[in-house]
Amino acid sequence: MPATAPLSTIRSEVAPGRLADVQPPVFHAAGKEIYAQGEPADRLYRVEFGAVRIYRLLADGRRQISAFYLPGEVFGFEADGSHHFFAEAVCATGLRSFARASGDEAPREHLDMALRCLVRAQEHLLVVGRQNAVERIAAFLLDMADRQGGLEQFDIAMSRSDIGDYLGLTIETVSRVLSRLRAEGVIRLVSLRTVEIVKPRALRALSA
Amino acid sequence: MPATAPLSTIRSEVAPGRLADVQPPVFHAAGKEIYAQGEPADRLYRVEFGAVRIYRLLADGRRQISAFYLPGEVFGFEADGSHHFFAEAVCATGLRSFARASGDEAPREHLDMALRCLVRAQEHLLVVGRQNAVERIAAFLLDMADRQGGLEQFDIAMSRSDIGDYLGLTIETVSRVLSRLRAEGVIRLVSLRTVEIVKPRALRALSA
DNA sequence: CGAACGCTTGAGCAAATTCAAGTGCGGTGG
DNA sequence: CCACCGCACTTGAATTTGCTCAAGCGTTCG
Repeated sequence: MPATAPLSTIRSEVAPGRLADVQPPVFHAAGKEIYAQGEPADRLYRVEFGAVRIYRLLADGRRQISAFYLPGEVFGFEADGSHHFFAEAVCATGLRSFARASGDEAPREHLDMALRCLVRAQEHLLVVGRQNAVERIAAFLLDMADRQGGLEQFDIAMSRSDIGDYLGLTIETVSRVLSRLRAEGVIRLVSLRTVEIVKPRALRALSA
Repeated sequence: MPATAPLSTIRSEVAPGRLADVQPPVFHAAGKEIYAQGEPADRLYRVEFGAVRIYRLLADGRRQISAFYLPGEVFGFEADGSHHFFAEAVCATGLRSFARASGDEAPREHLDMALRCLVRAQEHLLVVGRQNAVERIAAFLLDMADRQGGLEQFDIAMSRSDIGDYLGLTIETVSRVLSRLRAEGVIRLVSLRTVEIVKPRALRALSA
């Protein structure tokens, strides 16, 4: 019976290759909206530096971040020509946008990127739907480390609140779990937003 | 500020139109595997009748169903040429398969279906990550009703266990919430697997 | 220097899970 | 045709996990 494949196998990085109508990079300050739910969706965005959050809100303000996008990754996929989600810069972020395919045929590259997003979203569903707080945080840390080159020490651009809204937890629970992992010597918090994975093996064991 | 758009706006139905290499329908008995995680993915499937569940397992057996597919809907999208999930027939099910696009260009239709799947998955993430048990069940019932033609009375092909694994709840919680909705006169359980929405308005109010 | 903000920590609480009986329906066989 | 069996579902009680509320800390910035 199946083990969960590492998220690393589905990186959504892409070479900007044969994508049409590429624009020069645009800078977005931390917290700035990139697009809003309901707006027409006609472009894709490639992260040059920084980070982006894609999210949705409930009427009472609850927020679910469905994905973060890091340098090299492409986002902006939406169905029916309009955005179903919000996109914001998590921190100072540079984006390069390019035209979505239109017409009867789409470049295979677009489809592949969309499919990788889909796999990622569905795998995240497993984390949020069936894993406890420690498992969620462990999976998050491993994913972030992996997507930033697999180094043991790395920065996380996002706040505890962003992490909570991504994992379906409160900021207090995020904080408590990080403290506990630190107390157990699994990770080291070099600074608030810099993590060192001291015991990758232990973390991996916790993540499932 | 944004309200959550109804799931109905992103049906993934499709006319089999210009899709290549369409095969005659294949029958799958309840519980039968359609494909497994790790298998090569080269075909798409259109549900003719019945229902399909797409899921993933954790090592200890916890299961997350990421989607159900109902008649008229298409599934089988996977990245990198292999399946990252399992697909099983929920009940007696007829499927028609056809070839995935290959080569440099993909039919727009494929991209659109994949994108609608993506939006659906991300919206489901909001339900699982940020809504309580009552809200999840209400959203599920409304979604099922909507996808079966919007009638007030409809069958659900799936067991309580399937529903729980889809919504990130235990079967006991699913059962309790359904009982409570029945006690409040919001729904009527015509039989175990047949639901009548008596107060659609109330149910909609509960779903967010 | 003080205010603001993001984060941490603690205590009590509530929602959902776990564990444990029951109930009822559908199917099988006497 | 009815009785029985099995399985899915329901219901209850106790427990646990994560949330809420509240206070305190530390860094940054005006």
